[in-house]
Amino acid sequence: MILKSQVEWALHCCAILSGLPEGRYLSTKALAELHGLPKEYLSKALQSLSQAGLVHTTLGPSGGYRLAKAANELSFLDVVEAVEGSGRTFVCQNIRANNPCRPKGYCESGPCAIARIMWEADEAWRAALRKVTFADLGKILHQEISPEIWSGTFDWVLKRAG
Amino acid sequence: MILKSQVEWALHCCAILSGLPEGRYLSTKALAELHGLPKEYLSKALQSLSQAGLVHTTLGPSGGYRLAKAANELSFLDVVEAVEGSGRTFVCQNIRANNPCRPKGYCESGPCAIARIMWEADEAWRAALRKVTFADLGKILHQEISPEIWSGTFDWVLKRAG
DNA sequence: CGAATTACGGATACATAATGTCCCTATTCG
DNA sequence: CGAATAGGGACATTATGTATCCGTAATTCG
Repeated sequence: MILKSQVEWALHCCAILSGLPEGRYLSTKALAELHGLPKEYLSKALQSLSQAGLVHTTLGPSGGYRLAKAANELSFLDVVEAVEGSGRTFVCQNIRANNPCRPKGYCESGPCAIARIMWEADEAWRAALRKVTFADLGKILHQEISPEIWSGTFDWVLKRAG
Repeated sequence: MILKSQVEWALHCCAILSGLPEGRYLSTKALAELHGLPKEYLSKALQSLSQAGLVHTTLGPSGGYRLAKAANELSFLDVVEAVEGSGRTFVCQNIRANNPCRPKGYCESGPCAIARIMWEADEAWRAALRKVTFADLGKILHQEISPEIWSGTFDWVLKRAG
């Protein structure tokens, strides 16, 4: 059970977008170049973000993406679910119903206990991702990235931001 | 990102095995029949449990599986990891290293902040599964399964347990 | 002892999903 | 108008999950 690499890409892209000045946009091409990713395929991940309403887009030259809301209101969970979907990691196929000891037509009282426990773990995972925003990430990155790379990347991005 | 159905199977099988009297064994055939699963394929899941040391096996007629430790010492996480592996759900491909603004040969100070956050969520998921044992599950099931099905299944299993 | 039954592991086939590429369209900027 | 962009559909490739089959060694029972 491994998350798609598009999730990683989307997170890194949002990290960059969260540092973009108000009203500026950054293109797929620039984001792909910055991360060494295939432009066409990265585009699919960005489209997922767009469809989820997490980013705003413009067309034409100088077009691209920006966050649709403030960085402190965009959580990791938002991005992960936009790309990966919001389904559960555990799907209950209700195999208890195959128990030959059951009376025919027996009706379940509710979801399987095993599934409920697995879903609680899923929810713990979601809760952990929900509480971290891209404002939080920005602070962490600002602390641990060397100042030259930080400002160098910032300039690189600004030069390409429409 | 969805867990293998083998995880569900293994959990249900351990639930049954945890109700087995001391020293008795239950075969793949019986477990498959009880859950309506393909015997040959379920066998792979049970082998994973065996390799992880979670169950004990015997060969020959009247052979099969039993738990290798007490139900209150076997956690959901044990079973999930035995089948699904203990790797993280988020794999960091370190795409930050592709940043063209970096000096050549630049050496990372540590794992990517994004990866660390994702791994913390993974750990929250694991922690939730680690704290639930099959003794806990047994109590829950005993409360919510109708007495006829409970004892009917118990008899069915005992009749086939070697 | 011999036959039946079992766990175990390897080989193989198939379906589904992830990954990646290509091309066309509508829109927007200069 | 021409260039650059997001968006989306079609397709190829690869990896993974699902499932089946068969051979081997060990064990039980008659």
